[in-house]
Amino acid sequence: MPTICLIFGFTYSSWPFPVAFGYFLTYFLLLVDQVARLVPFICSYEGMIRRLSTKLLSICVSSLCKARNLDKAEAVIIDGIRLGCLPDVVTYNTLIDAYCHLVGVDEAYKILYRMREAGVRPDVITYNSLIAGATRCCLPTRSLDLFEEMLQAGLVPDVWSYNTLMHCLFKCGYPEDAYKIYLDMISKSVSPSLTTYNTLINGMCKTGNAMNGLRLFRNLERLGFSAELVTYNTIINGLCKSGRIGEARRILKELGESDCVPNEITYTTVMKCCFQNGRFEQGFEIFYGMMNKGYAADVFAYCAAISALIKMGNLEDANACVEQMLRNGIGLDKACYNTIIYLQCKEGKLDYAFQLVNEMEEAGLGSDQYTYSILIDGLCRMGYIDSANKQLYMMEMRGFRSNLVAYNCLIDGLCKVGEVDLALKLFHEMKSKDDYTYTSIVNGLCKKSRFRAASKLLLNCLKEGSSVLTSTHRAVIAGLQSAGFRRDAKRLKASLRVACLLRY
DNA sequence: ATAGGGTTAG
Repeated sequence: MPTICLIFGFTYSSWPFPVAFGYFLTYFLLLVDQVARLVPFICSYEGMIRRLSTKLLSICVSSLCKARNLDKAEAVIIDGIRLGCLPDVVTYNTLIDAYCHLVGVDEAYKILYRMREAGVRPDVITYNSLIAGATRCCLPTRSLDLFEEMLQAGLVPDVWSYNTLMHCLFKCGYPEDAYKIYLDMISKSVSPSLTTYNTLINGMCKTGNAMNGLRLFRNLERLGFSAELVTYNTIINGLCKSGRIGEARRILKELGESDCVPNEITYTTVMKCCFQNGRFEQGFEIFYGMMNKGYAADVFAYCAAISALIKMGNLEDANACVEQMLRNGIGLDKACYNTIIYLQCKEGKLDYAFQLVNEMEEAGLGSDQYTYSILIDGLCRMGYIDSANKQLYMMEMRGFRSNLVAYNCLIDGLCKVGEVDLALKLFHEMKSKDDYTYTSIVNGLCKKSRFRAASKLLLNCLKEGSSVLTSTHRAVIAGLQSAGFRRDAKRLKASLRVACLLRY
């Protein structure tokens, strides 16, 4: 705090004392939760320059936003206007950004109207925050509209605007459009930054073009940049996720030889890569090695370790790991809650799982599609199909529409309790299907000795470019043979062989 | 104000 006061005093060196004093007072009042008193105080201070009161108003709004008290932040702005302490674009940008982070882009956009009413014109930062908000919710059309609106308002997008828009398009699965934004940026003579290239590398890797990501990484020097830690972490993760472990290992070695020092993100990335490839022991070596080197395991690292232990079936150690994490004072976030809920479901402690869901929502972390899928799977495993159905309905009500995983869990659950017809009904309602869907339904039909129906679905599956486990292939063929449909069995066998040839 | 790591199913 004294440092902040000093910096503040230095910045406004003509008014060091009143500014530092006012700043200190702001914080004092915030600390004793007397925020409402603040605005009249500022405004009654007759001699105080207008800029100072605006600055203090912004600080006040920023503190309230950090405390997630957005209603009060808005009320303070309104009070300020009434009392002659006027907000500026920074005040509104702070509020808009907080709305984007905590509520959503729609609510944030409404602030824009109130901002204009107050006579404050939005700037590039205002729109950049809104585009980032749309990106967080994966709303590509919204981002593009906001970008367009910014141009219409006569504002000139900067490198941040382009980077954010590109990120949005990649994240929502439109790499081609993201490339176009990059080209647009170049044609408008906006100089790309390293973040631009980090975003491009990440986007390429995540949209199935890891090799181009690697090529871009290799071209950085020629573009006038040198890779920094974020770049290394990005490309290592991208290569791991797309199965190019050898390349990833090479870059990791280069990182070791560079001036960059790996951080917890690097460790977590490599650890996760090991888990993904079934090398659990090696993954845990990295996990403990990281802690021995003095890095604190954070919520990401614990989350990866716990879910790996669950996958290994080692629920005892998973629980111990959860306890260790809580003992270390790690704050739980959404993904971490989901992991612990998953653990409870695996242990069959559904009551406790639902208790955790409540706890999570009370903490202001809404459940997401992962939460619902985990619960649906847990309920199905315990045979509570009706409750699982109810959760699926609730999930749809909450707007998580096409969640393949949740549907697949329910289909599998229905098949396991012998309700194949209900499973088929759900199956036909589904817009998209994948390998898991077909495997469950085909297995379910086999279990009911409906081999010809199973065979038909299996052929449909191949037609749509999906495939099922080889054990399922065998089950259908063996079933057809034992039921006397030898010709069907033969034909299916041939079709499967051709499908294999076409695929590889 | 933008970029990097963690969570679900056969």
